[in-house]
Amino acid sequence: MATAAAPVRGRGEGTRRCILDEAALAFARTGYAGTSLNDVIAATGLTKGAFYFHFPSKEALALEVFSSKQQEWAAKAVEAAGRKESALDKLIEMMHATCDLHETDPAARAVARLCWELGEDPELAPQMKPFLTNWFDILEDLLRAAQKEGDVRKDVDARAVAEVCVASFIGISDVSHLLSGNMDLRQRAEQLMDLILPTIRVQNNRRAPAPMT
Amino acid sequence: MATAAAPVRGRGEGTRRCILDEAALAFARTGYAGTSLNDVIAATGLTKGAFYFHFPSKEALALEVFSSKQQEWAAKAVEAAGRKESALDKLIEMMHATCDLHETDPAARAVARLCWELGEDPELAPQMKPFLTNWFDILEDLLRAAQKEGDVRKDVDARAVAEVCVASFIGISDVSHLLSGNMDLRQRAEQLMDLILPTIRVQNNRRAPAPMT
DNA sequence: TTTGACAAACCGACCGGTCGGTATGTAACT
DNA sequence: AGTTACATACCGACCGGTCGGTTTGTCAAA
Repeated sequence: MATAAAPVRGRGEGTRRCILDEAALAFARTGYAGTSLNDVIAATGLTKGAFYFHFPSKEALALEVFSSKQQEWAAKAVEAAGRKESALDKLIEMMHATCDLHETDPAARAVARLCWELGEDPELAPQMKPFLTNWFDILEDLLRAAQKEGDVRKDVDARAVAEVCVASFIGISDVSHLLSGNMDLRQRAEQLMDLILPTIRVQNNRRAPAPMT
Repeated sequence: MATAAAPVRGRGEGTRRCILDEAALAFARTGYAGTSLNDVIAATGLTKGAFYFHFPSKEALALEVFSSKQQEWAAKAVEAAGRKESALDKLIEMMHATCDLHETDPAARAVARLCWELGEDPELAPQMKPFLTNWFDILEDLLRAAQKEGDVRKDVDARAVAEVCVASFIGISDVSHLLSGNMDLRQRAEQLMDLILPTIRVQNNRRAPAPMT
């Protein structure tokens, strides 16, 4: 399926991206069910015929918005990680980059919204779950590396911490969006880290808290 | 609002609740925009005329589902808190009760979904935000009390911790729903607490902390 | 005890509009 | 000439919502 990655050096590739961008914005704002194709099409200034030339269905459009925005997000995170040396710093920098992304690009929210909404469909769920599990894996690897580097306590469950961090950040992002339009996302994210980091970090002066699991 | 507090005599009160229950389930499953009134009505076995006798619009229905489920949730939490003595234990118990609620009642998810979806509407947002801020207030009060009781360190920002806890739990609940249908909600919630509690708890207790059930 | 008036509760056909999707036409580039 | 990249016109299904009418329960007057 999926016309994705069509190598055709079509000249309509710009149009395609335009549709994708407008759709991402619309999905981010009103969700999948709440977004009408007509609105998306009108926003692009095109017509229905043009749309259905590039995408076979609304669902396919959503799926491609989802994966392309997801990639965009991951790319930004990886790039941010490259700016730091230690694994723990990489993790924190990735979180900051994600905050930047969500503050900058209102369409970034489309990923999460589509994930929840399409994930309700048993047939689409398998395609949504990797969005979470990939982040789990990335953070888990980073945490394990940080353990080897001596920044994170050896007795913490890297997988569990990774999953909690990802899930918590998503919740914080939702809350921040509703209450302030993502204005205070960074602050909330740092408050989260302030609560979690002391528990997992090896600290010279502070007492070691109870081990988990 | 209007017909809300109808006099007890109405024999159609059962019907009303039936509609409310089915609607809550539908909204929880497919969201506001994704739920058609026809589906809700069909699920109740009634007809459109009956529905519009009890509710003036789809929006009004959603609003009432939202507030009634929210109250239900809060009631369960307060009741759970009553089972414990210390403020910190109350907080933890409330979280457990919330986990129970979400594992037991698939319609509980309607609160959060409607909150995000209706909160997008600037006119409805003011009615959605209290769902979050009320929880913030409750946890903040509990944390301040726990500080006075000597269970929580005096130098933690009660408000910030309260907000992070609420937001994180919501995220965890979403993740758990997608990945396991809320099967692992308790576990994830406890992993979250295991990460946060050590940071805020006073550590002079020689006793093993963590009296989690 | 019956009856008749009235309202609460419910039915289901129907409305205009919008939905996602399709069929066909056509101008431009290769 | 043939493919690409659109526009135009149109479809049936379904949306939220309305409306005239029917049933059912309540209660007071006869």
